[in-house]
Amino acid sequence: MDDGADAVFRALADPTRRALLDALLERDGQTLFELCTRMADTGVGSSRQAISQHIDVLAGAGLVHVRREGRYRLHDLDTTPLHPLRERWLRAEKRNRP
Amino acid sequence: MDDGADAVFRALADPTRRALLDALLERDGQTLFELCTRMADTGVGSSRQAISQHIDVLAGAGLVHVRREGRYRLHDLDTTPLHPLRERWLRAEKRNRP
DNA sequence: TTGACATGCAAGCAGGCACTTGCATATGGT
DNA sequence: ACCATATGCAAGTGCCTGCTTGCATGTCAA
Repeated sequence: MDDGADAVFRALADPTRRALLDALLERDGQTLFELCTRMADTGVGSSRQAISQHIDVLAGAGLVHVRREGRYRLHDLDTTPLHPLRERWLRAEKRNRP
Repeated sequence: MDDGADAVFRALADPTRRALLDALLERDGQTLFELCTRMADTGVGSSRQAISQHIDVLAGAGLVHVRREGRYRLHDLDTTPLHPLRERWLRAEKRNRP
């Protein structure tokens, strides 16, 4: 009943991780340092390792995909794990309507 | 930027709390014992106090409203805190379209 | 090659969170 | 009044999680 959804919900539970999703929503292919500086700018400051670990959690939930390019690690947002959750907890009256 | 949304996301992070929302989605006005037995039936077994504390978290996030009736405590589901979150993290290309 | 840049890995620490334990309160039926 | 039911409250415990620390690896430019 709670397959990968648990990882997604736990990933969304942290404000730093949500800020990372916000940052990646604006532009894909950002590098780790890029995300670190952006976090520091928006007030959600954390160390590089902390952010790296947060990204690991997001990647484990399938929300972020990581690809390597040279010495850089680029990150892409993937919101497909969120789609099945958008329609959860909608009242039955409102659900089955054309 | 992260007002009450933080409480909502943290509330959704726990599988027992999500199961409680599922239970309340089927029928409003369930009592605490009713929810406890239902949790035990669906395999998400926890003690009464544990479930009570989970409901406190859900109520703190505004997802559940509590009303008293006699010696019973009745619970109602409120999904309105979820509505602003449903449209979050949608790509900009898909967002502003009539 | 050398050095600077960008990232990886792993152990340790502290706070939070889920859960329990034990007892107190209140409502309703008889 | 009595008792069972239904819930409230608070302190204690163990684990999980976010963060740090320190060092290792890999990549590019000169």
